Amino acid sequence: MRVSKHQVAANREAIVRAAGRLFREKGFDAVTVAEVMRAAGMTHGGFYGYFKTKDDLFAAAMAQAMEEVASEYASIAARAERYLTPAHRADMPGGCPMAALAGEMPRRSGEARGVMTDSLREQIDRMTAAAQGPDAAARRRVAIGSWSAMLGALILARMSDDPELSGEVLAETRAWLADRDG
Amino acid sequence: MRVSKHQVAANREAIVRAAGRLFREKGFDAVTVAEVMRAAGMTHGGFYGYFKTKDDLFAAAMAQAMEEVASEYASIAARAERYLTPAHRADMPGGCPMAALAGEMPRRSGEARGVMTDSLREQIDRMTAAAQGPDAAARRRVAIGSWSAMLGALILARMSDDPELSGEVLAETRAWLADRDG
DNA sequence: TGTACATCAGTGAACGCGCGTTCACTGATGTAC
DNA sequence: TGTACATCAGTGAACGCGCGTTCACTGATGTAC
Repeated sequence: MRVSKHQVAANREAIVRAAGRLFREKGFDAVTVAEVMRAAGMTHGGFYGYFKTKDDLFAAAMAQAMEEVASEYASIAARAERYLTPAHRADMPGGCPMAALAGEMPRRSGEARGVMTDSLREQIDRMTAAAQGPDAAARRRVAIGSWSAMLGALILARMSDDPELSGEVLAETRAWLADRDG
Repeated sequence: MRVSKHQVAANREAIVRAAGRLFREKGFDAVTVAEVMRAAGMTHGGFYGYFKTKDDLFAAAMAQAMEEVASEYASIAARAERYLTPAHRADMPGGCPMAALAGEMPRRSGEARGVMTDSLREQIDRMTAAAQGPDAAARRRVAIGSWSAMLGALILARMSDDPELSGEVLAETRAWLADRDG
């Protein structure tokens, strides 16, 4: 049955949002088109009216998800304070898409990888603006190193099946970054 | 046809090594049992004489691969000097298994995750020994932060489809760590 | 504003494919004498 | 040391399953008059 234009727009957004959460939670391969459509309240057949392929959906979902989690902060330490938390570690579906999926990108060619690369550029620019340092190059260096450390720490904390070690990685990286953000 | 005991041992090692390289290159889901066995010089049916499941193989391959890449170094800066290079970025199949697969671990329960957690503990201990700092706790903090930064930077450098940005992430994180390793 | 019809979003069965795993078989190895 | 037979590592066909994608159909929406 045909559906109103307003409903079409709402359905498209529901698909992209559901996909964004599922991909972050399970990775590209483990998510099925049928599962995404079910989560969006439809059946799988309708999918190809919205996207050409599952890869297409992935790119759209990554763009939406990166926008969704963008945030403001005044310093590197403040950013780390919110990024490196047990709450963020536990929230794969709603957390940072780059931490959840950067590892899959080298194996996914095309549009999604370009989306993530653009996001990385934006992250670095934003953190450079919040960084301390004698000149622009020094601030950019701090931003790149700090962002690498945050992303790496979150990935390692999620990888570890020992809660104590996992918590230590988050807390110590947070403290280490704060030490250097004087 | 039956095969000598020596050949059995050699075949097992060939399977584990081939799997270690393929998993690092393509991730768990994208590697097939048949592909691993072909790379090891056999047909797929024989696989289940060596391993109970594909997951079992994954755990064995991770343990072997982590051992294979373990190395000695005198300082954090020296470690970063060898870890954050274009050559390492290009060598997914032979490079650091944690950088290649940490992102998949939260979705893989069981043995492989335990293997990787043990490896993380070892990495931190080894880097703590090479770190500078007034006391043990400070050196451990440096080790955790530095290892997070190295792993994160390599993952981001591989994610980026812009060679210039990718190279900058490697070089600047390396320099940033060296700055702090005085 | 009301009616008649063309459009097209969503449904669900179906297709082709490749996967992990099983299994009957083969023939070289290892062992008992 | 040589022979006869039991063992078992590897083969390749087959199984069951779930995936991405296609397609004929349906019926509500949008439009022309």
